[in-house]
Amino acid sequence: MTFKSILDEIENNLNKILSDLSISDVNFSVEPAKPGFGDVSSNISYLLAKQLKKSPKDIAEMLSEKYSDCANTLVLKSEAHPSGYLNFFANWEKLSQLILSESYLDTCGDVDIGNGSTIVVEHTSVNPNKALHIGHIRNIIIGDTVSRILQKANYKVNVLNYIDDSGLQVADIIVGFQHFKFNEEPPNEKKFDHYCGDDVYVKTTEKYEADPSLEEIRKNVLKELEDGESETAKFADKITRRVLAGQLETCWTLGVTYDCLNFESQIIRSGLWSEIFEKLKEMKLIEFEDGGKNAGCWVIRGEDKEEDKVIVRSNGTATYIAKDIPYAAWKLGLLEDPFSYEKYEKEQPCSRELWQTTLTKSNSVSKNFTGERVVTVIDSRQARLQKIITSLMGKFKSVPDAYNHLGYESVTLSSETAKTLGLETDGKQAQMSGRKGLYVSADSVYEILKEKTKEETKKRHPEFSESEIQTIAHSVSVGTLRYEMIKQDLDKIITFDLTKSLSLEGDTAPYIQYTHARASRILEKSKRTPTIDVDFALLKEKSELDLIKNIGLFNLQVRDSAKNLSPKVIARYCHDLAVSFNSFYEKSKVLDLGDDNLENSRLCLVKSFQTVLEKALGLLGITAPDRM
RNA sequence: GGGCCUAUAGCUCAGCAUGGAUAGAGUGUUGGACUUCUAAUCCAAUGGUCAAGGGAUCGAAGCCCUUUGGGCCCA
Repeated sequence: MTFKSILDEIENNLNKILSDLSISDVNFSVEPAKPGFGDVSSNISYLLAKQLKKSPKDIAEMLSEKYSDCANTLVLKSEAHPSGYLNFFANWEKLSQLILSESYLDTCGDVDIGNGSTIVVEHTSVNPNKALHIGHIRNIIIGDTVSRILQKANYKVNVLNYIDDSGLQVADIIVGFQHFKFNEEPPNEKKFDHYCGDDVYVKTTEKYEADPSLEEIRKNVLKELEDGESETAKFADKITRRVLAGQLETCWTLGVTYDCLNFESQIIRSGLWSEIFEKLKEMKLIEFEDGGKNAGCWVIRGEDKEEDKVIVRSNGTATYIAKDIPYAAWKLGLLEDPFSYEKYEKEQPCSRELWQTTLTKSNSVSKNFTGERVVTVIDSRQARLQKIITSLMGKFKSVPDAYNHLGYESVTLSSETAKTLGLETDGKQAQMSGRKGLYVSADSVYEILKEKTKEETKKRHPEFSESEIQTIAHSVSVGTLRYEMIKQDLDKIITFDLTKSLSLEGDTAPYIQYTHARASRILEKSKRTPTIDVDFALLKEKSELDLIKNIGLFNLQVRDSAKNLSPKVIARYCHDLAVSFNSFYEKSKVLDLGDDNLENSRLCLVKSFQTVLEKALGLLGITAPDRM
């Protein structure tokens, strides 16, 4: 147990006092105190004021007096603040020992929310017709970070990437290759995904605008794609898999890995739709429209004032939401699995096995990538659609909140960055557009960041080897990019500015990583192995206790983050931890103090910090360098 | 026409779920700290009608209602 121990102790004692007073059902808070108000605070007196007909201040004083009679191990004393708050001061010698010894364990920060159950996290899901851009990166990093956090919260996580290989966007590049005779090999060894997105896709869509009659060709290609046996579909399969390979390379560079790739084309051919269609009719979740503007269609009734949603058009074709329904049900394990699985042709980093769906049975095995719960990471522009899916799934599965849409706002380009791409916006931010070629690719941002961090590292450490600089630059650039994508709330638009994104100071990943390097350096120079067999009473400076407190909050932050599917919580925690370490670093020297006991105690603290920060950063997919 | 999100310091954002003390960071500007365990750092100063109005409450940045600005989705 960690800082939570003292919170629990106080809560138990307060409950005991309440029951002695024959008071029950008071939902009071017990939480880490704001600076200057002790270590733990409770609002209990405010909540009792009405019932006891006394002022919060009087109640706090009364409770504080009673509290001194309680059995205490971690609390030194309580104090009634004139405002009415009840504040507690910790017995730091004992609490430090508890927190620091816990932090040395592998299980540090673990919480049990998932109870070992399986959960599906689906993210990325980018059309395989282009390279990933900075907007996709937000999705990918949110998804990857949430997966890591859920795993820490004792879920068994299955990470899926849905490959939409049969939509309009894919049809467009196929038209480019087949009709406009784009070369299948990119010029100048350009990465294939970039070639398809920058050249084939953009130029093909430009031609649609010039010649609307091309719509017909596009429609035909789309139709041929749905028939798996057609030459067009086979060609498209070859092309999209090559684009996908390029996209995955980018993801892997950023430390993102998956368990399974699900191909839309196979979902369409699997027959899952007709199965779910029958079920929907049986359960009367969809209705056949006899008249009105949707005559002849199958629709889902809109709730309240919302419009009805057409599922099957009057000509018998399914709308695109019709693909999402069986897939969502499949993810929840509600349908018999029509897929077999084979290994993806390339190895993922970190030796995580990557599988892919297949409809051919030879050389394949059966697997289970479904979950009792599902988190689908898609930007909030699709909230309406996702709401329908969520509500439908709620009717299929009795578990509440089984299907979760994790939405987030989009990434736009600052007017300056848009300008460098040739778009004048009058100082306004600009929506990215793959179609118009208006985007900043993930690979280019990574490369630019890497060049910059290489330069910075060389400047500081001219003696480092090239490979060491490479490693550090990689770690810092990935960290920077990942941190920028999750440090703010999901419902805030990120305005991406290429110049500002290169900042490595202030509230950034390098700031946090730097504290880890500082800690590592102290440990290295000490030439000793820190132990937890030290005198904790020697750690009594404010900066030391603040640091210990923050270390002890790790599992509470993981719990908060996992419960709310909020990756930002861990990002902020890492930052807070780093700030308190820097403050400690400034005020308390560790080495060459001429006092072995004090040195050992502080080394123990430094080691504890280093371990916990590395774990916390790990949840963000950010590595912690020993030098930078 | 209907729906979703958003508004807090010059700028970018925490805090809001679960109301309570002195509304916090970063950045910017100004000044200070490297013969010291790494200055990608630290310290200080500066900076707020918490969009506006109303309501419930002993108490609102937070809850309820209305209005306005910005973004997005559906039709």
